[in-house]
Amino acid sequence: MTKARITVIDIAKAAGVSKSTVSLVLQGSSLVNEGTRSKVNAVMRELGYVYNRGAANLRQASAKSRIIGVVVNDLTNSFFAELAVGVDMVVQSAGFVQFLSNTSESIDRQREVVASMREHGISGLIVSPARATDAADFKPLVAAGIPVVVVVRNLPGAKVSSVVSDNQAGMMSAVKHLADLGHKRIAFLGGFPDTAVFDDRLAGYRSGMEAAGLDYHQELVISSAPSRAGGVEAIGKALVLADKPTAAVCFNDAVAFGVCDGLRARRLEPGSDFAVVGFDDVIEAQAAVPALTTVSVDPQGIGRRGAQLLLKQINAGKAEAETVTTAVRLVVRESCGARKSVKIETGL
Amino acid sequence: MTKARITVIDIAKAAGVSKSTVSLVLQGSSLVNEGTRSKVNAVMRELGYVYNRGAANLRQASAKSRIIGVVVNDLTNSFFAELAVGVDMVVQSAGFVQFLSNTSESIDRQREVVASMREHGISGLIVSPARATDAADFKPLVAAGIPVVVVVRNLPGAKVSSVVSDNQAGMMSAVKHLADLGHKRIAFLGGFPDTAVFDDRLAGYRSGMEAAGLDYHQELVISSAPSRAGGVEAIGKALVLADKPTAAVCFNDAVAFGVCDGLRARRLEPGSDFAVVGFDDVIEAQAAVPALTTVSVDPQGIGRRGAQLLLKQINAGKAEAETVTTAVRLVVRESCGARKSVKIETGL
DNA sequence: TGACAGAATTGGAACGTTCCAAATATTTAA
DNA sequence: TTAAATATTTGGAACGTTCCAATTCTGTCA
Repeated sequence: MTKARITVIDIAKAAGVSKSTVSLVLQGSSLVNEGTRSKVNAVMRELGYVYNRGAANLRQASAKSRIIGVVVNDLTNSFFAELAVGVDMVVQSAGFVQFLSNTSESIDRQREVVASMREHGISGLIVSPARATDAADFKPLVAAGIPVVVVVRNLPGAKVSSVVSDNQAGMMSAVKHLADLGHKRIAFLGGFPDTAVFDDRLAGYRSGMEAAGLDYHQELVISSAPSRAGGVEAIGKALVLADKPTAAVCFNDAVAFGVCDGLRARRLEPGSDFAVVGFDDVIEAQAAVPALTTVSVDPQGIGRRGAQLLLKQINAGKAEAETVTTAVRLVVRESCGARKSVKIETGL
Repeated sequence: MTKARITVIDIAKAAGVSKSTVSLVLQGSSLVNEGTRSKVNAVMRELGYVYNRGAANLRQASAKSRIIGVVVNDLTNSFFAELAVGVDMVVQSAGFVQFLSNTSESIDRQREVVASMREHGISGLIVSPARATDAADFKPLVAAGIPVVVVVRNLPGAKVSSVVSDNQAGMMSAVKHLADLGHKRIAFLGGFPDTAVFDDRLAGYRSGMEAAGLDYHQELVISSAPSRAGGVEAIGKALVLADKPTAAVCFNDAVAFGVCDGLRARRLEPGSDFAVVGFDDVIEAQAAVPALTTVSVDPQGIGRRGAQLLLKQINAGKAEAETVTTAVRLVVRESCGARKSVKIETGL
């Protein structure tokens, strides 16, 4: 319909002021007279003016673009969807807008999207790095003064801020719970040993065993893909051991589901015949049968926390690398054998 | 570290050419000599040049910003997360980047984020509109030549393109399936009557009943919130009818789960005592007990389709409003009583 | 009345790119 | 060898904003 774009010059002309004044109004400056301000605003509304942030960014520092980039490795996983929602909440109410991209664990894709975001002048970046991401990958960003916050998986060696859940404490409480139920041989199943998260959770497992006065046996730690299939595989290996475990803490919920599948395939009922504890508390954990006992990590909270941290750094202008670990809590359901009642949860 | 930003002028200087030439290289123009091109590229790499899209957009039409906006009403719902992933896939491989925002069904928030996206110069918008969105809300966008594609929920009256699933056919097949199993009194439960999706699904229900030679009874259509709680409420009303239904098609899976809850609370087992069919095939549908028979809609496909349609319009420069409905298929599981075997699904 | 302070406004020069028309280099054809 | 044709390169003028320094208005006070 309307041919040309309406610019601040058009507004200035129509309102009978200079473009500088219009700009001042746009920025909410206190220098401009109240009467002028309202007239300009009226004209803007009337003409349907839309602010051109691109042009503004050209003059201002990129810190003012009010775009923050978010890259996650798997948005189909509700864990990350929740995380993105958390980020969106705080980012949105601070008047920022988020670029959201999905890497599907592809490190190349990650590089691409980060480069693309940079071209668009993001003010900051929140990233859950794809596996095997090089700590140096974000060097150029921080060198250019763009704050980076790593979430969920930390990147040892990179001097960027991070928000991770307390993997160690979570695993410890899971082990303690199983030990309290009388289990002596508790396995640690699933996960790739080349990730920081794995290390943390494993460390928690070891401390938990020690705290409970149980021996640590190398053969009870069985790594595998952190997926449902990986869980099936891991429990398979665990059950051919000479001295079989009677319970397992799993790298994450997906593995735990796989472990349950594997148990059933061998006519063992998860919960009564073998105790299983997951990690993450994904949305399906509650509805599964048996409902999964797991360590709840509140991804939305991580997202919010990460966004807050990032905004703080953007506003501060300088980015001190800072690490925050968010609390987790064990949610006892049925798969550990502690409760057998099936209660119907209604409502949302 | 590096003080100033590297611009095409710096590159030009260092490569001994003019900025115009550098610009040509940037755009991959065939006008520039091969030798020059590679030298310029080398210098760019060496100096760590990053393209400033904002500046470029200032000169070019906004259609070239290569940003597409995506707004969904509930990203926590895996349905929409999948949808976003579908969009991201095609958008990313076309060299675009996506703004993703969540409205939580708030119409104000939706207005805000759309305005914000517009200020950032998006080339197009994909939106799953919040409930009660006014068809006129996107008028300014299309007037400004920005293509808009509405997904999942259509917006009757708005002259924009849309990608919706074939709600009517899906509901028809659900009803047919129940009728084939011998059910005569089939209820339609849940959903708000003020939405286009509700109308479509209800229409499908009526046609399905008619096609099966069954009478349509007003009292068997019970609307409620499209949530689990709404499902509990709806089945409650259905079971106090003088002539009770023996089966129900539900507005969506959430309602269906609620219906199952409500049945159990009355000591009725979904599947054997009362047949329940959902709609959407959310991720939990498969893992639930009993596994939910439902109409599968492939949200990722809708996302992909919507993105393709949008890109087509962006490239064409002109946006013909076009409606595409994507196929759905009935997935028979256990909640309809057709199968009773519990099979263990392993792997992914 | 004039001088002065403060409030409000304003014209240009940036910002980093693309585009245009024009200039220059290189080939080809005669 | 030169004109014409083709291939390559190039200065400026945009684009829509913000910022700076400077200007014009208001009063106020002596």
